[in-house]
Amino acid sequence: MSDSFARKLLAWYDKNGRHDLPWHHDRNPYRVWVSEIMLQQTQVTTVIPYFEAFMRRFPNVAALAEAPVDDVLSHWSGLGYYARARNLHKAAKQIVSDHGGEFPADQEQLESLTGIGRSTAAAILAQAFQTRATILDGNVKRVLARYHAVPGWPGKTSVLNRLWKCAEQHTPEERIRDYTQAIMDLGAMVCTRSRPACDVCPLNSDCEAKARGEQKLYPGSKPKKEKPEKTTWMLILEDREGRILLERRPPSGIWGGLWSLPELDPAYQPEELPDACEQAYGYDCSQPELADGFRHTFSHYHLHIQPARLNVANTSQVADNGNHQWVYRDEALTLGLPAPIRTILTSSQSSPQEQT
DNA sequence: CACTCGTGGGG
DNA sequence: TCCCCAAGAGT
Repeated sequence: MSDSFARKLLAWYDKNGRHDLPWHHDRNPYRVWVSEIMLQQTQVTTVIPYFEAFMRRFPNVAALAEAPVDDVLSHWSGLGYYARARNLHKAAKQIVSDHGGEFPADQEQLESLTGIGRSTAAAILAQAFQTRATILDGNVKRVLARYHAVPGWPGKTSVLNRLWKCAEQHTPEERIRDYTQAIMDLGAMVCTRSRPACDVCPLNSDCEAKARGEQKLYPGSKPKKEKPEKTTWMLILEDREGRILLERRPPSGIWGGLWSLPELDPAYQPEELPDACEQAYGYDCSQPELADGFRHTFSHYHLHIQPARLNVANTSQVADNGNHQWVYRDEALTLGLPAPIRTILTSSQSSPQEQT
């Protein structure tokens, strides 16, 4: 069956699509894979410089598998969702050990690799192997929800399953690589979340939402929930030379695997800082100098971060548990420090830098 | 299934 | 300032 959906889409793509993104050149499975992981929940313009630096440092699967995980994490610093970096590294080792260093050209085997799900596996198949497979990312969800007027929030399983069926029905037999790129480009450039450019859309004559004048209703919006307010203490431990003590965070959870300021258990009440600090780190901190706290909004909660500046006389007091390390302030800025922590460090300096 | 992970951009 | 959300996947 010659679905006019794919035909019209491809004709539009040939003239108007994005053909010059960094991962479009030298399109091998490794480059497609890394780009797909980086692009998960992350915008193209953010990814581009990270992708290029990552490829210079880890040009192929073997290089990635051999590298220390810290090296991988530092190249991810600032991108967010750091589990992606740990999973990427783990999967590289799996590919070397279980697949002889070559990507499997098979949906099921790809999905068995850590960090590769249904949509990413399909993207690798379509773009690197030119094998028919169906993707469903945020762009495709939006295009299809409008085209077929699929009601409901795509985060809900029933809605998601409907969209997967739509996506599979439209997937053509020919030009699968171009089609996969085309439907994402349409979502990113024409069928945008706000103010879609329906007048230049190649599918506008068949779009159900457009026919009803209800583009704004699709896709259905997420049910809103109240974000809880959390409070935590982050300690700026400083020695006489101005070095700051950083702590390696556990591999899971927020900023997993990155170096950050030591954080007190959020269960401690702010009023109890000195006691809590002494329990956690075993030294006197009865007279901390408190900097101004600030509030940072995360996806699912608000976090009130309260920094406490402490001068530490003897570094061995706190650096002996294997999870702590002294680094210079300048080095700290180049490690895996996420935005709120960078803010704390820079705001504690006399000359703010690295702020744009 | 609901929840978690992050950072930057747009309305 | 505050909200939603973006080339999703793991738990």
